[in-house]
Amino acid sequence: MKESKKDRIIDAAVRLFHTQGFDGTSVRDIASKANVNVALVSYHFGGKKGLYEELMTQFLEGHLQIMKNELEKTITTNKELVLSLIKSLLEYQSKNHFVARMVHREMTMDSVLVRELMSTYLRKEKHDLEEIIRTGMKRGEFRKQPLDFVVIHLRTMINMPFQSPHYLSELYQITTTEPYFIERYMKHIRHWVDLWLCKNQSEYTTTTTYLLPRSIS
Amino acid sequence: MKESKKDRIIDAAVRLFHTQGFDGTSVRDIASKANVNVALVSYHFGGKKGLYEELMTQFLEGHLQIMKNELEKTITTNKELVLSLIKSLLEYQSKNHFVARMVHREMTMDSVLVRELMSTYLRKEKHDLEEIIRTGMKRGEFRKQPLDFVVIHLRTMINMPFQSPHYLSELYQITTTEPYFIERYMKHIRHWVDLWLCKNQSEYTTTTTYLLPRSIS
Amino acid sequence: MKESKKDRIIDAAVRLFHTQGFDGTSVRDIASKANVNVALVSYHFGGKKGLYEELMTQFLEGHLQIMKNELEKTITTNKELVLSLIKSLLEYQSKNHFVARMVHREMTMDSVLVRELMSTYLRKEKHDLEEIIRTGMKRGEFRKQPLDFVVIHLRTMINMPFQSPHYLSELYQITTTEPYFIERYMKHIRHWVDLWLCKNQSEYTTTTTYLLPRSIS
Amino acid sequence: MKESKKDRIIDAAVRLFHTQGFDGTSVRDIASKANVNVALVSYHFGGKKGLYEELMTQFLEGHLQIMKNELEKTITTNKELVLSLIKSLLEYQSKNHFVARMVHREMTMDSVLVRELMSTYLRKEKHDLEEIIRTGMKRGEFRKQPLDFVVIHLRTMINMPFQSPHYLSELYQITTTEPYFIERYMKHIRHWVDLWLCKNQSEYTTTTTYLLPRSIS
DNA sequence: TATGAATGAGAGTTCATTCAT
DNA sequence: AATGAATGAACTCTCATTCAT
Repeated sequence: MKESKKDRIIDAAVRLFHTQGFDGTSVRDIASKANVNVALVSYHFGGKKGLYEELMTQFLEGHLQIMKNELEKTITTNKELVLSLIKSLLEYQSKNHFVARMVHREMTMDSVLVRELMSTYLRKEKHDLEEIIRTGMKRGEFRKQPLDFVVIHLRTMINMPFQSPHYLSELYQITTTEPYFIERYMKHIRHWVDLWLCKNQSEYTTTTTYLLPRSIS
Repeated sequence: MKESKKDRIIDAAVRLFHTQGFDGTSVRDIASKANVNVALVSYHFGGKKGLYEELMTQFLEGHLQIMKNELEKTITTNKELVLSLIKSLLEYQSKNHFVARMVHREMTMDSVLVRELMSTYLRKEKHDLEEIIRTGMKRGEFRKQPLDFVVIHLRTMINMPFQSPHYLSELYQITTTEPYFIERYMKHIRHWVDLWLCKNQSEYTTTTTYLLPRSIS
Repeated sequence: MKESKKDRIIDAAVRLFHTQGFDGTSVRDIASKANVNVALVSYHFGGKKGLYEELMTQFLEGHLQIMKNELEKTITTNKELVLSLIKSLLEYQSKNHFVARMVHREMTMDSVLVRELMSTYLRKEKHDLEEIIRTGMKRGEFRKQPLDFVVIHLRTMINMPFQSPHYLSELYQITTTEPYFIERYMKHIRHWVDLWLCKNQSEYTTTTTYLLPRSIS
Repeated sequence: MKESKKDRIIDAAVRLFHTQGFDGTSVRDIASKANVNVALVSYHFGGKKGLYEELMTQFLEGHLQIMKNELEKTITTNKELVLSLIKSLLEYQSKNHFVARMVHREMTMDSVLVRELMSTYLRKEKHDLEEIIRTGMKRGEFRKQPLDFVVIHLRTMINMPFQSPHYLSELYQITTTEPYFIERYMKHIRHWVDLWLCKNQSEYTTTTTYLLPRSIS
């Protein structure tokens, strides 16, 4: 069975929004890339804005769902919980990296939509992250630190690869979509969690200054 | 002496680009906010795009200049150098936070302009950052770690407040422009440098979980 | 059935281009004369230039078609062929005199478009005209003369009424569109062909110095 | 002494108007080609239109002056008069071929300016031409023919090279400005005058079918 | 005489959306 | 569900001209 026209629109839109932004993408661009009639966008999604918002909310709902699933796991330590959560969120964003990038960029705008999404989705995310950290501190697993910057730092670590993928690929030839990227990045994350969140001393087991040989040249 | 019309255009443009993005801002918006004739934008800057690029390159050149100045300082340790550099870059971005945000957002786009700016400015920045870290490692000041992710992490720490200012203000009521923000953030940075870059153990002196009382509520 | 909006645009454009030239005619002029929305010009013709070129090529293709039809006729003498060809081309231009004038004027410009049309259409026309004249000379029907200027002269005779219609109407009250104009002009042409192309001596049968009495005043 | 700025403007304008037409040429084009300030056009000529009209009237006044001079010559025959007149007008147009072309094209427009120039200059020209022909007919030098088309034909012969120079150069490699063009064209004209205007039989002395060997290929 | 800044008008084109089919 | 035609609004940019200097 062929992909439905509605899906074709979504695929085209995701790619174009991700590359050129919302205002930089025209409905005709989308329609012609999806090889469908222009009017179909309005028909199926109630307009360009509706399509855009649908993409955003779908992504953010999936994001929250991931967090919910992780939090419901029975886990031994909060450190394990954090690491598992980070990994899952990285994988989710990697799988939907076009939309991820689109969402991260949109979140830097000052619009009604953004404020709504902030309240609806990111407030919940923030709450969950705080809860994990706070509990870890109480249990003595995590170092006592000001909660706000810790959460922000944590969130930054999770999103960074998808917020600046162009920087990574252009200057370091790191593509966030290649199979082993998450594995590599998790190594860095694990180290960071050990040193920064927890009280433990930890060292990289490898002695190379670059993880990837080719980047050395 | 009154502000020239050219400057008025720049001021208006910075604010509008920062809020709505390039494509979301019309030349008429800028002209009417600056209270000048629409045609003046084309006259002085050769069009909307020319104005935009001028803002970007001016900012990035200032950015590189800051780095150059810092690197020429005679400093005792590389740790001091890194901290001083971070502080200066934070102050620079804070002073030009509208443009900073604009630049960071643009850098997530896939455009010819971005690739040019990457090669021209960010490559230089990357080179300098790598040099500092590498030297610090050689001297035994910094922990041996893969260079690529360390630099990226460092850069992320420097830019984060201006890359996601909306998140900070909306969810944590942290405004990056308030007088004491840099001081607060530098506390976090210093701690991070101690633990993460250097081998030292270091603890926050305060025991509060939030730096800012009002954020607790 | 009413005239389609596309056709209304064409009609309006032909009249306006003919009167004011390409650059002197605005898309809004055309649209308002055709009583359609401005955007329709871009929609149907891909812009003002596209509309213009379509008009030109349509006319020139018709022109070539006329010549092709004439050349395929079985004719007794080359003189008959020339006369029949001239008459058909005059009638074609008379029927499309607005476009004809537009094309003749455009052909005096130095543009890429003109050079393309020259190579594509006029080169073919030139070849056919040369062929007719050359064959007539070989057969002894036509006087031996330098081919280049003869062809140019012939072509000038065919186009003159539509290249300077304003001069004719303003100074001689001759309108190229009135029913009997071609008949009158062909009388002149026939005489010219006899004397100039062929070796025959020929006299006007009429003794009046003006063909049209009213022009005498 | 260097060329004055006013003259530089005229030179630039002539070239640009000739190439792109009035509406296709902007004041900024002219100013930048002449390497002067834009405002100078308005200052010296009272605007673009004023400059244009000055060029036109200057040319047409020179044209009339040529005719006046020729008519005042004491000449033996009207045939000699016609030939001398044609030659002088060809030389005048050749010397000012940019303006000539500009004027011929403008004369195909429907504008107030054109109607004014028609009444002012071309009416006089028409009158003179008619006078010459009519007198020649009375004297029995010229064949009796309808006066209107004869004058129109004569005028067409005089202007043709400058009305369709692009056709000549593009398809026949004939440049109207090359030194011997007028000589060559006058040969054609003389033949035409003999056969067409006068009653004489006349043959080309040369037997080549092309005047210019290179055009044969 | 000459200029750079500035302007209002209008240029061509693209926009997202609507509607009859 | 899908489409081509059509629209009004808005877009960026260029236009010829003016004006203070």
